[in-house]
Amino acid sequence: MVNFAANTFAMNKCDQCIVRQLSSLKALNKEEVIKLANSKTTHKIKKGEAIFEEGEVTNGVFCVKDGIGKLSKLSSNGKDQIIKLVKSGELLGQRSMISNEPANLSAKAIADMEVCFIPKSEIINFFNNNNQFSLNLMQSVCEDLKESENDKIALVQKTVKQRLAETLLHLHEEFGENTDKTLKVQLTREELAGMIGTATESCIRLLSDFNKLELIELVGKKIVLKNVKALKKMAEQL
Amino acid sequence: MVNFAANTFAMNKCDQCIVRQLSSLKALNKEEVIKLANSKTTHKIKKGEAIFEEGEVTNGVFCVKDGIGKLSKLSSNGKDQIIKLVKSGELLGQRSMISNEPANLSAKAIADMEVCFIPKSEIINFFNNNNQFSLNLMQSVCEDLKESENDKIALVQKTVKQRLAETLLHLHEEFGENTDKTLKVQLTREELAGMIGTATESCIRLLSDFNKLELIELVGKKIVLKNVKALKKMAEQL
DNA sequence: CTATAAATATGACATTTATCATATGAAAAT
DNA sequence: ATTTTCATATGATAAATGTCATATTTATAG
Repeated sequence: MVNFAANTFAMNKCDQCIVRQLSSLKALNKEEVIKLANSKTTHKIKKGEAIFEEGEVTNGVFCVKDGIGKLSKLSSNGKDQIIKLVKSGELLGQRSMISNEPANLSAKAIADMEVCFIPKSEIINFFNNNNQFSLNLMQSVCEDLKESENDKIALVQKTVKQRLAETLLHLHEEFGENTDKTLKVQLTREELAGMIGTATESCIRLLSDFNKLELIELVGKKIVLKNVKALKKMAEQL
Repeated sequence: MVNFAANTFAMNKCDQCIVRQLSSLKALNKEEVIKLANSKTTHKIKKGEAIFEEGEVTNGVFCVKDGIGKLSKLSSNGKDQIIKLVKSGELLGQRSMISNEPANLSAKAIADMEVCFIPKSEIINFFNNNNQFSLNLMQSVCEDLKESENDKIALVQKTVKQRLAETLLHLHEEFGENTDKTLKVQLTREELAGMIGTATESCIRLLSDFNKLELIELVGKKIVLKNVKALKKMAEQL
């Protein structure tokens, strides 16, 4: 009885979690969710702190319950190249877990985060016994791959200006805006530069230009998109 | 008896195939290899011809038995950005098959190719019934993802000169050289430019520079790496 | 074999972007 | 409150790269 109650409680906890609703984990059945709830651990990560660093062996995946994180890699010249931003509902560290390799990227919090850690053994177990789960997981990696390939093309074929416009639109679409219309993800100019792959000064300069052209408005360090249509046009053509 | 003989023959054909030895297909058991051999179709693709074009629904995967292919995407400005080269032993079209999406990239032969087509139904069947196969497939997509992410970083953080040096080394390492020491993959300058993401003229100019510096030698349209050490140095630092 | 087209090569120049210097404003530390 | 530090901002300049023009060579078609 005590066990039953505990399990029910645990199950509900994971069952209602946003990650369970949005990620590959949606394929898990009740029994599996209970196992999950019993094996997971929850962690709070403060803004700026790392969930894991590149080169670390993670031995499991992280579910993002709340907050925003960045996946990035440090280059030889000391710059931090952001590969991807993650928000609540997403899984982290799947790739290196499956490849049996240390993390290729670092994961750090951009806004305070709450994440759950699921040990590798659980995931492998689900993977082997639940075809829908393995298919979902596979599809999510495939989605990442497609996005990465498209990013690669954009990096090569678009100018810094176009990439900045594109990235601002993307941030707006994916993370939304605050009540004062400013973008919800608050990146420093340096981080934004790291995302589009340019020098911090170039990024700042272009933001100034966009501001003068009234495409965006700079409210202190925050950014408001004022003319989405024109930004889209800028992101597309020259 | 007739059936048995036919199956044995078919199994052997796929069983000894290089793709079977190198790709996710190595996890298949005898019975599965027989099924595979009976459902696959073999195709010859001439240099320059397409295996599939971006936007097409492929409904299966292609095994590269022989030859070299390129995965590329046409950009709005008409340039063909090469994402990846494939050689014998590799699978093609896994991503779009699993994502249930039309191909994101085009696959074309750079050297005459021989490929086998395996229908989606077979692959899904293997995926659902053979855990090792699904894990292998997953790992191969993960490997592609890691490579793509690293490429992304290189594109942003390295100069065109560095990327050219890196790409030449990579082509040498992955595809080897002919008896006259020239690189085995023979790309046009335009294709090479497409790989490193630069203008054709810039690529030609840098090849000339490398030639003058005796890092490489240009034998007509072919390329010989003369100073691998110096090329490596160039690819790394500035 | 010649004519035509395509790929390679190179110069001249324009544009984009990075780098360095320096200023200003905002946040953090003492 | 003041100093120190850090992010943002902007100008001046250099370096990298793209674009256009135009040979030259090589491949292809007739």
